Amino acid sequence: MGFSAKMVAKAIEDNGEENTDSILETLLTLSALENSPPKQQHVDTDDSFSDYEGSFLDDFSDLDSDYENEATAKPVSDADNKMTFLVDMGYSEDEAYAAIERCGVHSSIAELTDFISAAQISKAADVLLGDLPDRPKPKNLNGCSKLNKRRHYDYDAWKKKKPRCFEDDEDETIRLPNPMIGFGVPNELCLTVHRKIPEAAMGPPYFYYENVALAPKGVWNTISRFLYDVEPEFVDSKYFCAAARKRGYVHNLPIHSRFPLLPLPPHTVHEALPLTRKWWPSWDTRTQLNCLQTCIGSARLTDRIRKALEDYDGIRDPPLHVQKFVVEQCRKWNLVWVGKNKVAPLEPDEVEMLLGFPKNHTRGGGISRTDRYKSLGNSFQVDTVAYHLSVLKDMFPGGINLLSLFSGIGGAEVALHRLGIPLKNVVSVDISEVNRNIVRSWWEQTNQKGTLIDLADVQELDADRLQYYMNLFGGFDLVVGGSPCNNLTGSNRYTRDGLEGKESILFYDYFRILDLVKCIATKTE
DNA sequence: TTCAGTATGAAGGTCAGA
DNA sequence: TCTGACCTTCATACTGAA
Repeated sequence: MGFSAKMVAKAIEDNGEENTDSILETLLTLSALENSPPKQQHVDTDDSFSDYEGSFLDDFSDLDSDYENEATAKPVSDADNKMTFLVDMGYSEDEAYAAIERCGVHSSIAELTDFISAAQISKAADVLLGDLPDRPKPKNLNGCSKLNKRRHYDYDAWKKKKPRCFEDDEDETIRLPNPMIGFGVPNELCLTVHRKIPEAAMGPPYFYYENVALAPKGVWNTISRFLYDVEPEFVDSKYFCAAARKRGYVHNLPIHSRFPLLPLPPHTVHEALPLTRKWWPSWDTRTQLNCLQTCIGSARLTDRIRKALEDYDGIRDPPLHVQKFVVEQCRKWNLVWVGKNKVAPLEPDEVEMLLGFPKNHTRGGGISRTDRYKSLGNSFQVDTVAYHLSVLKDMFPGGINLLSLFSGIGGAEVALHRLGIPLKNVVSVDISEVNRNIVRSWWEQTNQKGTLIDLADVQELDADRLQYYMNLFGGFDLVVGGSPCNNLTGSNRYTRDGLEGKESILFYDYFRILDLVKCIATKTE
């Protein structure tokens, strides 16, 4: 492919012989740099590349001594370097500037290019939907609607705002609140919250995005920036049920006049699982469970715990080191006491109950026990989501048109149904056939009067298809989605790669689709 | 080949004490 | 304010039985 021997040697040294993908990526990047015009090459060689945290540029910041020498001669900012690099990749200066402004100067090149791609896709839809003549167009881009100010916030806002001069945004990292009660939860004292939603975020449609709160650093900054600078609301579902579930929600819903689902679910393990009370030792001080995940504790583990306790049967309490071991494992795997010296993982129907789903919601129809745990572990906590969505009840007394992305086992649908909000038309998208079957089955069992359309892949939802559904239904009132967290959650020991991870990168499809819906809605106003 | 069961840390937060 | 101990986490890869 025309790479120099030095370049190949450097790439192998940096990535190892086995990692062919990384080697190829490094070679392509190096090649792009080498083929840059002289002016840009000069800028690119600045050693401030080494400051690109998370950027693949790190890998070759010390590539060539010439680069290092030049670095001292001409100090250039990170932002300038990234601008130049993006321009070298073929993007316009406007696009590069907007991406850096919106994503932050410390965003990786991958994040910046994702942003630009998403914006380009959204602009392409404009072309399909009809261009309007009187709006200044960013260089190298096709038409952008002047009418559609909100939709093009990402490109327009940076022109209006006072330039931030690419200041260091390290201090702007979103912090998780303590207590994690968002803009308020039932029965918890909370100062009156006022929030101003950015103009670009205002509906229609309303949107509601969810993901794990404890994501790698910077992820929520990126999510918030893409979703029109709306401040995330971090809520732990332990304020709604007997199990913790720390999640971030970005939405443009009103936050006053919320109300909880009734009856209120039990808040402690003993209330939720009364049969465990009899066997629960005093030295296990848990009153609530940790996050309900996709895997459960093994039979071998519960057997080890039983044997460890049986060794001290004649004694009132086991020694402290045994207590510590047992409680540690119980916390880790959410084990509950089901007999003398006997702990066990939760049954799937118990998980359904804790998450606010109807009993047997995930049972039957060829679904294995393992799949039930997986689907449930990936779902919403219905009471929490319903509390946020409750403000829609008075707004849509005649029913709601819902676009549900990454809908899983239908947490949003169940929440709206339990709130008594009729589901007029629902387009539900989920890659898992198992999950689609669960939602379809629930839809039929609950005698829904509306229309359910289920799709497999969010990437199939293009402008044409969205336009078709919106014409058919008269638009969507609400766009809900919790994109995959696989690459964000701390439970993932192997591929916790952040928003650029194989699955979690689908967040950008949520943004793309939401932006398209806003665009089409504005056009048809 | 499929599928259920099992073993496998690290990142990033909280919190008490100096 | 800093430090260090402690706690929690929408999971993935491997193994063996069917």
